[in-house]
Amino acid sequence: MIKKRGRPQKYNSDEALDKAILVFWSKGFTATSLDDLANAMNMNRPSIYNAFGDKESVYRQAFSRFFTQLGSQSTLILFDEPDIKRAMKLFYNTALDTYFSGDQALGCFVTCTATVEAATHSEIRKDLNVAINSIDVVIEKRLLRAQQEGNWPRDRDLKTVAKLLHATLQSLAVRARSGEARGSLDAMYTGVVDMLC
Amino acid sequence: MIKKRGRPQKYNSDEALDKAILVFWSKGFTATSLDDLANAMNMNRPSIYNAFGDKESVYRQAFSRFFTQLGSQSTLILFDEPDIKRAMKLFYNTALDTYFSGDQALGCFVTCTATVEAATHSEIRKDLNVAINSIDVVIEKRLLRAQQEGNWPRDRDLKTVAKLLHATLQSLAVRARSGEARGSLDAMYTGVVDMLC
DNA sequence: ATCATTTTGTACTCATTCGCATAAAAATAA
DNA sequence: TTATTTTTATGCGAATGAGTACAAAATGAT
Repeated sequence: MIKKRGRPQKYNSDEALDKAILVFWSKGFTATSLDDLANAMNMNRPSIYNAFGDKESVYRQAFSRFFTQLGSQSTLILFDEPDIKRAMKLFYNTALDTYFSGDQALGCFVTCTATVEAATHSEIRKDLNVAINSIDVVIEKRLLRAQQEGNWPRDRDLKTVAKLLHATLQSLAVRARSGEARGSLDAMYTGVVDMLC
Repeated sequence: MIKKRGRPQKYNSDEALDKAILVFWSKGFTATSLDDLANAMNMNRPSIYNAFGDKESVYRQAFSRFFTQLGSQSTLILFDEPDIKRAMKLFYNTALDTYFSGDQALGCFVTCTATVEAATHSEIRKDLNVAINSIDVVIEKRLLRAQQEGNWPRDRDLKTVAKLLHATLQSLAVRARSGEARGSLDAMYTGVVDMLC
């Protein structure tokens, strides 16, 4: 890789985006100003525009990065563990680790910050819709595998269970941000998995 | 009732609050300006302050009014219908009627607009937490009644099912706002109720 | 050493924001 | 009619918002 010609970049793109995630995650899209972002990302506003485009574009890239990171991590866990009950519990536990990762529980970036904007920002609405569908699909695939491996009660409709398991994840996201204690949420997903899987 | 002395109020408090609900519901708390509210409520800013306090106070009153209206309506429906399966389906259908009531589906005011703000506005976080708990309780009570009336499979943990049914409601709220079609959501709650109740 | 290139950083514009101060308007009471 | 009360309506002020223009800085190429 050849070195670029001009003045070197002060920032690292991925690190800067990670910082942007933190700000948007806490304040939401609208309440986050470009000054907030510039401070957190250690960039000035023109550099942000140059690197990531306007505010909505920064947000959507933050969204995408968050979703890819948590999503790939969760999918791995889901498919690594052969027992379906244990896999689902690990899946929720990993998500909750993220939802409770900071000083304050912020829940899920996607569910808790994109949903408001969905009504007025059509691109964000599409991103949200795609994200939701992809989680439906991942869970369904995992249940299908369990079924094929004989690790599944055959009288239970797979698609409906997948929706329920996804709904549980969404509920955990909202409840975490609403101030509900981690222990309460651990109890919730444990009960759900024991009943449904 | 004695007539008040000074210049008569131009607005009706409840009607004005209903208009405020519509604006907050669509744009969310932060993106809604006092000018937006003033236009929608047909009041000027000083009158809004006089009647409802600052922006956060207007929002919380709108939140409370929305929740009371949809909540009391839903509770009635839930307890009027004796069959638990039919009651739950009517419950979801009523909620979806509200979620899809405007030109564009906005989902649930509470779930879709309060959740973001919960991280930075502690009063809104408390309001959200109280609302969530109260829905847990209502559903649980309805299931308890079904159980007492012998309309419930005794081997199914009541509290967990209540959480699942609530999670389904929250999921419908988010999915509606994300652009998912009404028919898809009708199918979702139908499958859920048939499986769980 | 000078030029070309790229990024940084300051400063600017224009619009919008919230909250309030103050005057005008519309009603009742005397 | 005049005074009192209550609300409406206009407009101000200080702050903050997004986005951009332009100069300074820092590098590689010649």
